[in-house]
Amino acid sequence: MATDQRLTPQSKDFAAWYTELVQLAGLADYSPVRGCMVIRPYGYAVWELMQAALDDMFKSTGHQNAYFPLFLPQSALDREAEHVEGFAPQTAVVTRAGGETLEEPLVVRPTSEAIIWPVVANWIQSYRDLPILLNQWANVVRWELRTRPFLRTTEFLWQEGHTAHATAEEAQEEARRMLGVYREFMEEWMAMPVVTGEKTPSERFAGAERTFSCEALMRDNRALQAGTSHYLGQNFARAFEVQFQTEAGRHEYVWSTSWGVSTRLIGGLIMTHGDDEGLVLPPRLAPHQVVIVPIWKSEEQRRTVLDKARELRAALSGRVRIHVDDRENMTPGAKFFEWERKGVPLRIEIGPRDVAGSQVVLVRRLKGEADRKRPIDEAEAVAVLPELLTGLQAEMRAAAAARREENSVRADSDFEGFRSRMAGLGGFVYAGWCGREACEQKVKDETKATIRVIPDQEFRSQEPPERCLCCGRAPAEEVLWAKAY
RNA sequence: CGGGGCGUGGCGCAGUCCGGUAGCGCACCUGCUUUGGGAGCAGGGGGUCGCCGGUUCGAAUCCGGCCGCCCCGACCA
Repeated sequence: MATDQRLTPQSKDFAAWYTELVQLAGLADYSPVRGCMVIRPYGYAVWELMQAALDDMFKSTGHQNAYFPLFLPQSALDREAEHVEGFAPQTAVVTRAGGETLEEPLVVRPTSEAIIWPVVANWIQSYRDLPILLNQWANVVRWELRTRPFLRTTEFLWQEGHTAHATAEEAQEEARRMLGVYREFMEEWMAMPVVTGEKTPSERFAGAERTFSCEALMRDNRALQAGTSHYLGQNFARAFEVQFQTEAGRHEYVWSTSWGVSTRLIGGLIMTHGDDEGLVLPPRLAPHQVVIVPIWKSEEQRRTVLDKARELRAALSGRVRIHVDDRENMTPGAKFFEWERKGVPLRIEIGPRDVAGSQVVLVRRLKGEADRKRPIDEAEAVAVLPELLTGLQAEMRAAAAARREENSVRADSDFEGFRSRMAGLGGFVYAGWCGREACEQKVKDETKATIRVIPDQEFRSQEPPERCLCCGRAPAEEVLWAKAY
């Protein structure tokens, strides 16, 4: 519905801008349950587009969807020591059901390893049954102290991939492959560039041997962990007795992986591209890529203009997601503002003058071009619209990448410089790290910045850093520091 | 759990200091006029003032207790 409420500018209060935008763009709403949000139809439409794209990618890498229960027996969760320890503080537990106290409490899944592996163990006898490549789309619950729509909620939607392999090498490759899939999705679909790499031991998933991550930089210069992929080694296989017989006839535990992205991606999308007018959606994830706003005065004009609008929609449907906003009793101006707030990439205005001249007025949502609004021949519009959208997608991606680079520093900078940067501007800082947890912790305590990732080769500096940012010793690694969500 | 703020029609708020039976803007409904950047006029509907208790002839307002939400910190995708 139309509203004249203005957004707090990003520069004034980014957090306020974000929460207001989520509401005003109709993406989500608060709910009667603390920490749990309602995803509204427009927000859910974005999620469905994300799901469709990711699901295709999972299928084409050989994965199959399945569904495992919401409840985990407490005893199952308890079987992998680090895993329980990691999740215990965040679990919701059902102790009563059917009017009686349960003999064994049921944990609402914070992630599904503990119910998948005991079951899948029965599906695996020999190496011929491997690899097992599963994915599930599900909701999970992690009790959070502080929540924000999409970024951190008590219940959230995600996909979790779970795979089992006959060798460690193959499992590691799988974890890496899926990280690559995430990266491709984030860059190609979300137009959100990411730095990939490995997490330090302190930031690892509970129970994992190695955790890989995609890290994106938001417009307020804070990092967002957008997706993670874990090499679990044989930890879960041992805990849940997932064994197979090798070609040579021996029994071995499988090597497994898990990987996930969540509705948090929508938060990333908002904070990567949104501006003071509202949401800005990349065409590939826009529920409406083009909205036609008809303009009329008389009843006769209304008919002509609407006919033209529907004709145009018909000419483009199948190639472009296009919507005709034929609501009465709402002025064109109000519609312009509403669709801009909702981030629709392109708008077409059709009035009596346009119909007479066989033209339409084309307006792009993205700022930064002098002729943001221009008349275009009707037939030409039909021809060029799809490629215009492709162009916008590329433009958004390039702009986001440029912004990230402008806010990335590569320097063996001194700790004081780093401290003041993190207190002010923020952004990504590539610097040396000696590899000791004490240094990682000290920097975190003093600056709130954390090691987001040990970047993959392609992101590393040409000149490797010479000293640890914190203690000045010879660095073991170059790492990416930032304040994170 | 610590610090700060706030609970009054769907949303945003005023009224609270100084008690007298609830008001404004937006949204909503009806009608007419409008429509190329957030329409105008007229009429209309909608609120146990977060909850419980106390003081009082009388409480949104004063007192006591409780609950909830938001923001900032410690845990996390």
